[in-house]
Amino acid sequence: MPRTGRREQILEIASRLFRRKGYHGTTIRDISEASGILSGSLYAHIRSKEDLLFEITDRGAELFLQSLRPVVMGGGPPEVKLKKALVAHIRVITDNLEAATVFFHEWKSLTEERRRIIQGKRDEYESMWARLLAEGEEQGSFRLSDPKSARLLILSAANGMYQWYRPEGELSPEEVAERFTSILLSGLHGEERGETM
Amino acid sequence: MPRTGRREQILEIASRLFRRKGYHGTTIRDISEASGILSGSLYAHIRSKEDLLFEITDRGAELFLQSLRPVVMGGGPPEVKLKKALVAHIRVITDNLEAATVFFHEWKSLTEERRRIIQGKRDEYESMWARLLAEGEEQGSFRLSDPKSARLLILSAANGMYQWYRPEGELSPEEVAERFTSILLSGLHGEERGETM
DNA sequence: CCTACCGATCGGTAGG
DNA sequence: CCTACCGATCGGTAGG
Repeated sequence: MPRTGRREQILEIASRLFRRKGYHGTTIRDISEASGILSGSLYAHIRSKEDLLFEITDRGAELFLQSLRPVVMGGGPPEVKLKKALVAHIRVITDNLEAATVFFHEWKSLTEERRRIIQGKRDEYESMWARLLAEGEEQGSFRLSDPKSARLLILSAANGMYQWYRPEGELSPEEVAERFTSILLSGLHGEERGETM
Repeated sequence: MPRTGRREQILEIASRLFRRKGYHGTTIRDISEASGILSGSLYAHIRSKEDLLFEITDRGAELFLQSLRPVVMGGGPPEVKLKKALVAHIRVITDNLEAATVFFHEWKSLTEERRRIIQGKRDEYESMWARLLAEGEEQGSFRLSDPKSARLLILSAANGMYQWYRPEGELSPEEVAERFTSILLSGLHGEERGETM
C-alpha cells in the first residue's frame, strides 16, 4: 500500500522537471530517478505520464480561479480590487512557481479532452478579469478606450510574472503588485505615490 | 544538389510544428511527412534536429534586435519612441508568428552553448528597452518610481502578444501598439485619446 | 514497490 | 534525395 504523500511527492517532482525540461522533454525515467522509485513502480501511483501533467495543470487552474473569485465577488473601489487581483495572481505564482509555470507553458501538450477542460478554466479566469475591468469602467474609475486591449495588456503582464519572478528577489509579491497597480492606473507619465490602498 | 529554398522550406515547416507541438513533441518524422522528404533524407539539408531549433530561434532573436535598434538609436520624444518600439515588436511577431512563438517558448530546449547565445541576445534586447525607458525618465517624460518593475511590465505585455495576436483579427499591429501605448502612458484612470503620434 | 520485459518510436547514419 | 537500417530510449505492463 502506498505510503501517504507518496503521490504528492511524485507530483512535486514532476512539476519541477516539467518546468525545467518541458513535458515532452521529461521522461518517466527522469521522474523515477528523481523520486527514487523504479520507473515501472511509478505506475502503482499513476496511470500515465499525462495524468501527471493534467493533475498539475488542473490544480494550477483551480488555484488561480479560487484566489481571484473572492476578489471579483467582493466589494470595494475598482482600484483596490485591481490591486487585490494582482496580489492574488502573484501570490499563486510565487507560492506555486513550478505548478504555475507548467500551467502556463505545458497545458497545450494535453490531449484534446483534457486540454478543453483547462481551456475552459482559462476562459473563466479571463472573464473574471474582464468583469473586474468592466465594473471599474461602469463606476467611472477606469476610462478604457478599448477594454479588450486593456485586458490583454494586464493579463499578459500578470501572466508573464512566472518567467521572471524569483521568491528570493528583493520585492515581495505585495510590492510587485503595488508597483504594477500604480503603473497600470496612472501610467508612465505620472505614477501616483504613497497611495493608501 | 539541394534545390534552392529547400532548406528554407524545411525551416518554415519546423517552425510551424515546433510552435504547435513543441520542440520535444515534434519528431524528425513529423517534419519529414510535412515536407515530403523521407526522414533520412532530411539530413542532406540539416545536421541535426537541434540545428533547426537554433536557426529558428537565432533568426527570431535577430529580427527583434534589428527592428528595435533603429528606434532606440533614433531621436524623437520618448513617448513616440515607446510607441515605435511597440510597433516594431508587434510587427516582428505578426510577420513571423511561428518563429516568434518558437523563440519565446522553446529556446530553453537548446543545449548549453547555444542557449547562452540566445540568452545573450535576449539580455541585449531587454537592455535596449531599459535604455529607452531611462531616456524617457531623464527627459522628464516618464516618472518611474521603479524602473525595473516598469520594464518588466512593459516587456511582459509586449512578449505576451504572441499568445493572443491573430493576423486576421480586427486590430492591425499599429492599432494594438497605439492602444497599448495609450494605456502605458496614461494608465487606466485616464487614457488620452486622439493623440497625434 | 521490484524484476524483467515489450513493442514502438526516437534521432541519426551508411552507402549509394 | 532514397533504401535500408541501427542502437538507444520511450511509455507502459505482467507477475509477483
